[in-house]
Amino acid sequence: MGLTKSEIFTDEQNRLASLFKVLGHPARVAILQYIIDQKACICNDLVGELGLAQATISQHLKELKNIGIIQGTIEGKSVCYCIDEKLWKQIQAEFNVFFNQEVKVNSCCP
Amino acid sequence: MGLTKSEIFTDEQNRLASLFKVLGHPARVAILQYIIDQKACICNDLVGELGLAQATISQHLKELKNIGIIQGTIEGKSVCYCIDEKLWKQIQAEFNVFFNQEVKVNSCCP
DNA sequence: TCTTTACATCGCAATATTACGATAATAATT
DNA sequence: AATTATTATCGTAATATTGCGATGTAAAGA
Repeated sequence: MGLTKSEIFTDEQNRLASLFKVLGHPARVAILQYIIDQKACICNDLVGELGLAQATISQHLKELKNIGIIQGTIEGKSVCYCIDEKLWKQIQAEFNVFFNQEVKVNSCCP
Repeated sequence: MGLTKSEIFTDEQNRLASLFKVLGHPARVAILQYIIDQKACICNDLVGELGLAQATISQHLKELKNIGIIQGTIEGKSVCYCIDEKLWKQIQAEFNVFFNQEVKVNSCCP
């Protein structure tokens, strides 16, 4: 136990959940917000802005990079992170496919 | 450690992350999908449909109820669960406020 | 070359999550 | 009243996540 039983769900369900999951941490929401506000940033900016250690920020950045919502470009000794607009919109679209389903409610629910 | 440092983030960031987090599990995505398809369901339906134990389903239902996206109505010896349309739309709206921010990209990112 | 800066990764401790069996509570059925 | 059906909750084991110090790497600057 403690292990999510991914095998019993569809690829779509697992995919959607994994996207939601990455966004399900306030530090990662804050990082995205900061990158949007500043257009771009480096890891150290975030260490100063949020109150988390460099190793922690780096780990969160990695998870965001994994789903493609941000990208990092090496610039000398630092790495410039910014939003991947295409993925940003695609992920929003995936969420909206889910949320735009027509919800009909049974009589049992007032 | 292992403890999210909520104090250092804004209420909005914590709120948004907590919503994402609840949807960040395939069982909960599957449960919502099933309720939408069937209009309503009882806990036992889900136990049969997904391959998870009754206690596990009940726990997931509780988390979904906590954010208000579903509601449960007692009907004799069972509980009828269905989507709370209002909350469903409100949560989608909250996500879209986040995603509809204008994303501008710096020159460092190709 | 030596130092500094920026970052990623490793290893670990603390905490959280997931899943389930067992049990309790409540309502319907016999 | 006894049984059955449905659900919630408790306790617990297995695993995952979060956060950080320490360490390694690579580029820039002295």
